[in-house]
Amino acid sequence: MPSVPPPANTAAAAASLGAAEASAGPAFSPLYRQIKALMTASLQQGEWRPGEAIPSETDLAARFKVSQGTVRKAIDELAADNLLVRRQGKGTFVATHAEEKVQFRFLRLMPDSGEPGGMERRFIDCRRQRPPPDLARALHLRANDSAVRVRRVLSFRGTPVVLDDIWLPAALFKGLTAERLSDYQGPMYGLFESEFGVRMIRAEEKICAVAADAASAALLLLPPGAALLSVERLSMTYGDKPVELRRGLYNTAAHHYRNELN
Amino acid sequence: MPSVPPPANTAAAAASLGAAEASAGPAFSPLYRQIKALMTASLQQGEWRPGEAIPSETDLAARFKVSQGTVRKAIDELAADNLLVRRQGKGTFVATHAEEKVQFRFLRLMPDSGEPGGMERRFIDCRRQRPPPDLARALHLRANDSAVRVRRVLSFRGTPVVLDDIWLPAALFKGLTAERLSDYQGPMYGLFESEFGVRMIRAEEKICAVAADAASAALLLLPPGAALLSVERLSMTYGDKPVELRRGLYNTAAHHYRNELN
DNA sequence: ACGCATTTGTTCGTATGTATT
DNA sequence: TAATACATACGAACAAATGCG
Repeated sequence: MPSVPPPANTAAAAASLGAAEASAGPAFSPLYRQIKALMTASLQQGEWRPGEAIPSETDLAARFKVSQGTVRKAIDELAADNLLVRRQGKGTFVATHAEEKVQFRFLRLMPDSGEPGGMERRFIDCRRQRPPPDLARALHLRANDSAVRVRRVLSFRGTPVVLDDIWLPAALFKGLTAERLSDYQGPMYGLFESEFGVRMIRAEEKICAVAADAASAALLLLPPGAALLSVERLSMTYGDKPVELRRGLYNTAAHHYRNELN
Repeated sequence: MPSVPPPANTAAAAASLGAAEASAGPAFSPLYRQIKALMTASLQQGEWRPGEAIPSETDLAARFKVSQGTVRKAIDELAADNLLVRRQGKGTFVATHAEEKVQFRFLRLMPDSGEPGGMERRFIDCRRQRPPPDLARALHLRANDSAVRVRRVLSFRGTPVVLDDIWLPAALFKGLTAERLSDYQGPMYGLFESEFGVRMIRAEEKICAVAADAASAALLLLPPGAALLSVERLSMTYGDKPVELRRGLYNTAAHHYRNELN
């Protein structure tokens, strides 16, 4: 009978690490979740950049002094959170908004018939501006912080469909100009990610039906009072820190907002 | 050197089961996914009923002749799909729409301020009716199949907010009456599940902004032409079979449709 | 074209921890 | 307290996909 190998040693490590439960903390965190937190920190600090491959599971296991299976479970959750993308035989990669597939995650407006297809962008303006109090609060800005306001129209085959009014903390987006926005090909979040190091992780949307005011109606080539979809989006980066507040007005005459309930 | 124990035997089982790849099938399915399919069948056939506990992981492993870890991975995915709910120390249970927490999954309308709170229901009518061609097609109904049409108003503190127009395949909902709907306390999907054995698994929604027509405006106590949110929902049961088409008109003056983008 | 190394994916087994009854 | 069930953690082996020489 082969001598049974001694029991795993890492239970002790889990206990000691998990023992940061003294005060009113989250009590206890399993080892794989602690590894997940360490890896999230590496992502946040830019040790692993969008699009790049992270170290292999074996390497990470050695680095963190845990088994490969524990690293695997941490990566599983990060992949479920859309922070990482696994590719069999190639490695695990940091998710990026520059990819084709990822765009549908934040782009929910679909034509009633036909393929999603890209829309033409036209930037109306992009300027530094003091945000109204409610916006400042939503973005966790302090009294004197200013914001960058971007307004744009998206058109589908020549017809304007979306009017976006986007507010960003100026401190994070220094040097953002209409020209830079126009020059960049690809999704805006790709630009934010590569040029400003701000990665959108998650967002919450509040959707209402509203009547178009005169200004919006003019930009969307609609009669004033037309029914529009109002989509207010608060986007968060690592640590659930809000970094974008966007108010979109959608003409849903030939498009709809698509949602999946699971 | 201890003699290494022989390799696991179940790889062979996986290969033989997975060998159902002869024709143009999905080629290959890992063992845990085959187990998942078997378990889904047990759910669909009613062997395990909503709210009940399924057998323990150990029992299932014995039943399917696989390791406990493989069963666990199958359950993990079924739990991620919201078909099962795990409860440590108690067991794994079949998800049910009768539970408190589950309701928020299909109920996305929130008051702009205050708690979600329940709304009062009033059923306008419930009758057997021939569906228009487009509805029939969406519900996969044949030429002569009829449908049950339910219309209702949901009110929040006395103010009507939602006007629902719901179409169901008559064959699946024999004996559904306005009285039965009124008598049942709790969510409608709970009634469908317990009384008709139809469990909603997943849904797709298309959201638009529309102007209220005269009839809808009257029921929602609004002026004609008011902007309303139109939410068209197609709900699916096991096997992605469509079993409900619902058109809702929401007054978003004091409410909004909430969505999370992950 | 073939094989090899690397990396993730699957499966098993075992031991131990935590929660519930 | 004991029994049961899910949760965590380790290790080992093989499969499948990829890329390189």
